[in-house]
Amino acid sequence: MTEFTLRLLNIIRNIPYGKVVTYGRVADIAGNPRAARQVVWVLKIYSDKYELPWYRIINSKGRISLKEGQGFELQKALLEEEGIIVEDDGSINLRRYLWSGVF
DNA sequence: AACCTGACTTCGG
DNA sequence: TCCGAAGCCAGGT
Repeated sequence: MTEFTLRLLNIIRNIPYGKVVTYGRVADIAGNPRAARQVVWVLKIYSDKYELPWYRIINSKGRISLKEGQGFELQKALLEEEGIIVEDDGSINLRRYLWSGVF
């Protein structure tokens, strides 16, 4: 895999418990703010293999992107287990839970 | 090399 | 606030 993809993996692995971050932000930290779709690809391919905290990543609107019946419920539950308040429509208060990317 | 895919993002209307 | 279009990435075929 590419250097960039490797950076994405490391960043994803470091998202703190109880925090969320957007796809675009992850890509941004890795060096390319326009590679949000690559983040999605990485999650699809490596979530299981590397036990990535995939559920801590949401879209730029501050909402869960997965659709009902296709992971939405699971992601919502996992986030709530970490103390994050998730509205019924999947929206999350970014001002409160967004991870800046700074360790 | 062309074309497709995916849990995206931004911009306009 | 809700679409639709266009732009973008790397990998797989």
